[in-house]
Amino acid sequence: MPETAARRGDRLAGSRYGNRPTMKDVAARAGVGLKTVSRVVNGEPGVTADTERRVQEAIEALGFRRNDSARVLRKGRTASIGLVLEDLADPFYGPLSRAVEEVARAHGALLINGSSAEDPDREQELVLALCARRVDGLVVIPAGDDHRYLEPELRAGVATVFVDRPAGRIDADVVLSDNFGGACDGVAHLIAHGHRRIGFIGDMPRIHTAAERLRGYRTAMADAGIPVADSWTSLGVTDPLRVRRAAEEMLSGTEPVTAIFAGNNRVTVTVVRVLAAHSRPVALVGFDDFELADLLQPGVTVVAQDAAQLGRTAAERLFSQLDGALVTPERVELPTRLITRGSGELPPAD
Amino acid sequence: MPETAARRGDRLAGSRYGNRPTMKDVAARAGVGLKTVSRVVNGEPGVTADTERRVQEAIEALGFRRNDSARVLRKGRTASIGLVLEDLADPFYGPLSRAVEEVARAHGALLINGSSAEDPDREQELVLALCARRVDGLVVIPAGDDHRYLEPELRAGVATVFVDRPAGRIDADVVLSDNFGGACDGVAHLIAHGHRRIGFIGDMPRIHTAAERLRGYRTAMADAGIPVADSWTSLGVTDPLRVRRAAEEMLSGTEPVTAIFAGNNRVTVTVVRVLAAHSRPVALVGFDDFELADLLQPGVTVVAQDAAQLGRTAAERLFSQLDGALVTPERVELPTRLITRGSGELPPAD
DNA sequence: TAGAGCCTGGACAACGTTGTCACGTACGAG
DNA sequence: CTCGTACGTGACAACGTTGTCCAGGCTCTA
Repeated sequence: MPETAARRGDRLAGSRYGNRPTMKDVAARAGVGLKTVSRVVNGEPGVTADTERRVQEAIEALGFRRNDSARVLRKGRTASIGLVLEDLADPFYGPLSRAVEEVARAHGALLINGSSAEDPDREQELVLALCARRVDGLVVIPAGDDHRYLEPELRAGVATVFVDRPAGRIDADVVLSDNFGGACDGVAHLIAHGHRRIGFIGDMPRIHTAAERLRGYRTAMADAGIPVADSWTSLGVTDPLRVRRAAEEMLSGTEPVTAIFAGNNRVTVTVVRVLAAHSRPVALVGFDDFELADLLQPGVTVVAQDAAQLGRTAAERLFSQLDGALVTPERVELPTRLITRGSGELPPAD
Repeated sequence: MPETAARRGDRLAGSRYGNRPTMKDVAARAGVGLKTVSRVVNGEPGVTADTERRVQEAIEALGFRRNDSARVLRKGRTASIGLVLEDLADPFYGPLSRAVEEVARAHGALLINGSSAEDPDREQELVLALCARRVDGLVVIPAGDDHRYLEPELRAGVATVFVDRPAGRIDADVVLSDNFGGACDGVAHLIAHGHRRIGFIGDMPRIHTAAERLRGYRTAMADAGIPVADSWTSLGVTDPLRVRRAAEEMLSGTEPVTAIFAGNNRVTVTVVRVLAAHSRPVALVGFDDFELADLLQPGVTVVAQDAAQLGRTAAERLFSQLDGALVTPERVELPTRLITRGSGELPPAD
């Protein structure tokens, strides 16, 4: 005898009060066939009003809820998409995630999301777990730089869009901000206000956005004919303590910087703290906008990118893929916007 | 002939390159039985090294990925939990969600989350969708005040914990902040600094947290023997425009308030903006901490609650339920902390 | 009133996986 | 040499749903 009733009870010992009712149970209670219940649950035609009522009553009485796992198994689509990002607690990703969710909702899909914590292994683990759950599509903010592990998934038809940073070693849709252009603009803005000794504090250059912003900084400096001293750039620095130390170093010594370009919102916030305690006024432009930037003294000038718009665009491309509307992977780049609030317009305090 | 191969092709026309390999395909390629593949995939014992290697090669070659829908159907557990909150873009919920995710991850579970947008219908829709997907457990920040629709789920053994606000009309675990006590402390702090005309701006009292904070405000005022004028409290106000108007009203007239207690972080931020443009100094204490509160002029005194700790506590209770460790629903209340930074210590400018 | 056509409802297979059981082979003990 | 045992392996049913097909009853028309 395969899998006796007793055994089945054992297997479900974890449940508090036994098993959930199935369509079969509903059918028995309503005195109809299994398929009729299915029809009622799915609003399919071909059921008389009276039968439908009886089925509805049985559903109500038993507290029946369709098992979507079985449904997915049968239908092949899960009506859910996955979002892998770096850290949901980061104020940059909250709105992005929410925007993706809204688009998903409009398409009747749920969103499963996971934080990679900037760890490539964890990213892969998450992505593959999502694929095992057969999400219809993936929105990925990559932590790693090699995504060949996704090839079988892409072949199998999992729609995929990368956001904020491009995919590594595979050809896939990607939605980016104009990190290079934005950084150029921000640094050029400082130069236009008379600064020549400008510091840059950013993340590890292996992260695409960080590398692009650094390139923007270097290009703007080169375009203005300003040689960049080694001591002016500080890379791979994100935790507040090290950012603080890096900023303090740039601000001391024989050739102190008169302005700082901060590579992302977390860096900016820490630099603001350092500058607040600093004697001389130092100009500051940050990449990424943040709440209350306008209320600080002085207001913080930033290169703003629209996180929600990034998410929305990516999600919309995802569903276009699922509708079969897109064939060739594309790279979409969204513009950034320089918002002047005071800190970037301070003159050099030489 | 039921469901011909041709039909099957039709059904999958949406996929880009056809179907995914199954264990059967892997078995055929490796020249072993289906169950042997299952054993390898799940790391079960009873497979020789040589067989295992052949299976692994076939898996690699075909890009096989286990279909968790089928697995769930068979095993009854999904290793995923659902989180329903108000708005992921709100800086209060980001860290909370992340904390829940971390606990889930430690238990090998994925997190599916959805935003209710403070709409009870949408909350129910989300919760039921999650139940249909057979999540093992639910963490809910309720928008509605009647959760009897969850009764069948609870009976069926879906672990459930409510956070931030209690469940309505059902008996369930709940993890809260001490909203009443925190508000009391905050208002008492203002009173201790000499204020008597203190305004309160908060959310709709149908939201539990808002009601509790209002109660705290009233209690603190009553304890100090201060009668509260109607014009000092403004409820159901969250969007910046109306908060602004409410604040401006309190600050004008014959009996203007000399201090404001703000009912949540969004209100606080808007009030800060209003006060920045105001001629007279006005004291402010806000409920909820927020980034950069210390850098404003003056720093903003707040009643801080630990969102991450709320999420962590709730998630841990959830997994305790799943382990069968908990039987009786409980109410856990986490303390709040008054953080003085200047704005709450301003004397009344009478 | 008989036949055609429609409408309703049910039987059955299939989705991809895992639990159970049984078979066969190799090996050690008696 | 034979029996028992242990182990590796595979056949098969079952999870709960949906798609297909067929049967039976009804209505409508000639």
